[in-house]
Amino acid sequence: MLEKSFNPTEAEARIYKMWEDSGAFKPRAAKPTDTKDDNFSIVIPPPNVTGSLHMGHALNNTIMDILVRYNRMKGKATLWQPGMDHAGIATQMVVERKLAAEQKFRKNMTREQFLNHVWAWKEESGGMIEQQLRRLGSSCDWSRSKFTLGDREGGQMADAVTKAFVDMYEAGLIYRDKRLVNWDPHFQTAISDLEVENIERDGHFWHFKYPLEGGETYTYVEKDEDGNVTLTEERDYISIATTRPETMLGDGAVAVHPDDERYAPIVGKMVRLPLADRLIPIITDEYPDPDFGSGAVKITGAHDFNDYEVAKRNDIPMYSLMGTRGEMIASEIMPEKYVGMDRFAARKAVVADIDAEGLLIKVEDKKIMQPYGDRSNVIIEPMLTDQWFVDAEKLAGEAVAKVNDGSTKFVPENWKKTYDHWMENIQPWCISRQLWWGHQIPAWYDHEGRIFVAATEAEAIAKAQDFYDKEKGSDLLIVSPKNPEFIHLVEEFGSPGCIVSSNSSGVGWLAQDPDVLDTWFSSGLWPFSTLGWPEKTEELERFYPTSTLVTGFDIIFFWVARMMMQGLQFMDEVPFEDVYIHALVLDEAGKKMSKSIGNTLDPLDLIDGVSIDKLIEKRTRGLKNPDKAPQVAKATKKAYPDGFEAYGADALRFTLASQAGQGRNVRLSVDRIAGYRNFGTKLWSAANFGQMNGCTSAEGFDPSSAALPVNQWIISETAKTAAEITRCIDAYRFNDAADAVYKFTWDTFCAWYLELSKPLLSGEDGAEKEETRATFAWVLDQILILLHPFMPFVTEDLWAKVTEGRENHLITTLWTTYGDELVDASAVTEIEWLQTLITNIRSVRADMNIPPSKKAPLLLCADTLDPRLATYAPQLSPMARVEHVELAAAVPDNALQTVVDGVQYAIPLAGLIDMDAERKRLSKEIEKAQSEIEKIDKKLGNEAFVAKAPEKVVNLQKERRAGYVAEVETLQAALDGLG
RNA sequence: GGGCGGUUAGCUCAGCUGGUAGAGCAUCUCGUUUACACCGAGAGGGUCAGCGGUUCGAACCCGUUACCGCCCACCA
Repeated sequence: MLEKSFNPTEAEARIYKMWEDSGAFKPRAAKPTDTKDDNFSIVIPPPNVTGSLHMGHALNNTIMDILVRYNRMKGKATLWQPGMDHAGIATQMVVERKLAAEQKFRKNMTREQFLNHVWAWKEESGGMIEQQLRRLGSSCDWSRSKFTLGDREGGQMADAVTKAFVDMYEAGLIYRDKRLVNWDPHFQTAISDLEVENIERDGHFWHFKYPLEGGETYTYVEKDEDGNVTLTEERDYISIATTRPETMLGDGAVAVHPDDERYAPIVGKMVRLPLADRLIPIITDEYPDPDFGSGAVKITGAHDFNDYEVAKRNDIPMYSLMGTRGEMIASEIMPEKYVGMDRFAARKAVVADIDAEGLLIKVEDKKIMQPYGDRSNVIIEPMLTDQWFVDAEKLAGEAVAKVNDGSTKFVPENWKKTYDHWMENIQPWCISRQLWWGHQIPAWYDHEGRIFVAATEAEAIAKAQDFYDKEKGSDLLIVSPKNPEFIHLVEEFGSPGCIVSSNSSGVGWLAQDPDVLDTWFSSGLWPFSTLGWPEKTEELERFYPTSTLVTGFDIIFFWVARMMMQGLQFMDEVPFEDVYIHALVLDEAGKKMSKSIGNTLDPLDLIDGVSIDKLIEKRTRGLKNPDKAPQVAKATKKAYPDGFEAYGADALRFTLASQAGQGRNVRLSVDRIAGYRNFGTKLWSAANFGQMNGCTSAEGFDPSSAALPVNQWIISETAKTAAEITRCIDAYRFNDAADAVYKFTWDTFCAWYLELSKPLLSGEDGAEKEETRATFAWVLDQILILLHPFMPFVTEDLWAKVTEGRENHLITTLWTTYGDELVDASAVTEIEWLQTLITNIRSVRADMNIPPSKKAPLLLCADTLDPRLATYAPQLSPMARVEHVELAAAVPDNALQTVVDGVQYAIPLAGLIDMDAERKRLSKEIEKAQSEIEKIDKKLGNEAFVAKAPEKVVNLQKERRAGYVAEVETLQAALDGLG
């Protein structure tokens, strides 16, 4: 006898520890016979080291674990490679915030001191998420866990990044350039295009006059579409419009379209830039749209991406106006009064000052798209700076080709389009970040600004030394300013970067680039760096390319695309065969979950349970707008009045799998989680029934040897279901697989087989009982196997409890491979007939409100007694409340009637039947059948249908018709019999 | 402005290559038959967003309209 039900809280920890201790998560040893197909590998999308488990992780990891457990059970050498991402900006932000609370600030620390703090933080509180992933049951090989940044001393993961950078630099795929980049004034670093979110906000459109120099005037003529003059005016200015007035201080020109007749008279003339009091030219360029605004555009090359291109094309000077925090900085073109102002304060001041000069024409309200930093949430500033770039265009070609030729397949495949489109329009990838937490760029600058890219400082020094010795014929000594041996020289010559003539003997400096690499640069190496690259390890040989990448569509560009490019670059092979793109998990109202909105669900709350008060407290804590707290509390209480029970990891996983259709998103249903928790209990209870009836082992049982149709039938159904589940998982149709195992377990096994087996199990001892016991145990084993990838805990627990003394754990038990050879068609037909009979009897009884306690005989209206009725009398009795079965020449009065396979049955229930109701019921049944017949007749009467539809379809319709006709006949006879 | 996806039962969603519209939850009726009330038996409930087309046959394919959602984009 088992405990009353599965106790997830107790069992999950115990079972997980057992798995981990047993080494089941590690790939099995290689066999000499192994081919590539015998290896299965997945790399985890590395969660941020600062992260904590959210629903997206839960879905992502559930799917991966299903695949991993399934393939492991298929006997493949299976590796699920875990690890974490150092998450440059996010982590630096977390640690700075923590330090600030202790009145410690990064700006007062050396780089090394700060990094010590971050590493200490990482050791102490980073990586909580790995523990949380264990709670889901994730069967990663934790002993191989990797960190994108490596360790404090560097190590292989860091070496991989360095090598990648150096190799790409030497191949001309990485370069340093002064370009306009997206600058985050909050974090004071460059960021990539992808880290910028464009959001529409209310803004303004200011129209200014830029006066023509030297008192020039011109006749400004405006025409409508038909060429009629609508306005003629003598002007001494050109009208420009801007959404960002402060940038006018850095204007280098005003551009108009070459075909714009309005401005033709003044092209080439100069305007005097207000406030700045500089002269700038009016130029022509294809960029301005004559139909938008005034048709004239101010060109600020250093602060706008379009203007930058125009300025480059036309050789217009670009003036940088701002410092790293977005503050106006002193320069030869910056009027004194604005120096030090924040960019938004400067905007106000500029508008006011222009207005004061009488040059403000008007201000319009306008919706404008504004770029925001996805982490900082401040407005991004285009800034002209020196940065490192990957020439992504050169890498994109092959990455696209490999998807086109099927080397890597997207599932669902429509994501290929998204991938292609981005790849085909790819921009240079800015990979340098002005942060401290990350891989410091392996590039060194000498005192004359030369760049030496090398894996180590020693190599860089050697390269530089070589350069001076050979190329310049100088005996200059190159040193690192960090080298204690040369500290006195540092002091003597000043700071690194000081100029020392290379013609004279002396000391030259080499200082490493202080910037770090974009975190995604290292994430892009993940599928091979985690396997030991650049070393040629056994794991790399066995598990690259990885089998499947499982991830959300939100990081196709960030991550999938980069892995494709870098994988092909360094391994000459795609990083993964399949890319399974799953949905986003949405909240109960269909919104994206977000802490700042307060609509998140914590997977651990669903596993462990949580009170409504605690849930509200958690949801309101992270709110961006704390005033919304009462609203969030109300909505939460409405959605989940009682909080959550402890549903356990299995229920959560099963729900996620069953909702992981290949659509766009998953709206998490807590009702379904409860439903699938119930499912676990149902299975548990069925196993308990087996225990009580001696169904304790299927050892030595050969399912093809079963002789009883009931057993042959359930074995057939098991084989069919196993094949179906296998097919579904292979096709990444997790929801269908989950459905199939659910239906089989609940409906087929528990609702039918278990009931049908009862008379056999409680009957006399003998061959039949033994066969049924073994069959029951065998089917239950198959269920545990098939369900294990979805519900690993309860199945593993039952595996041990159902049959004592098993040698294997379920996690490493071989997957079911039974198929059609176990399907016994005649047994299936027989039991399906029995099911229909039972269902029909139940249905008519329920319709007539016959109490279940009232048993009644079943009369067969035929000439001979169907022997099957005798065979299944023990089942018919409890399941259909049949007292006994007998032959009847005619239907007696006061009897219910039903038809199965065209055969009429009657259930005499004198005194219990409302004859009018029974008449109505029969009429309704007849009507139903007749309407079906009509539909079919319409089809069969259609010559085109008979001529063109496949024979199979036509025959099916004919068969159906015959069935209905027979039914109508018998029902009609029954109705007539009632008088 | 471009691209992608959605619209199916009261709710949340399935429906793989066109061939009798499905599930869970909710609702209603009945039920303490020794696995399970986190249960059992039964029932009701859908013009598959609208329109047009292809086809013997359309929820499914094509076109179009409407609404909803997401992604990308340089209109100052």
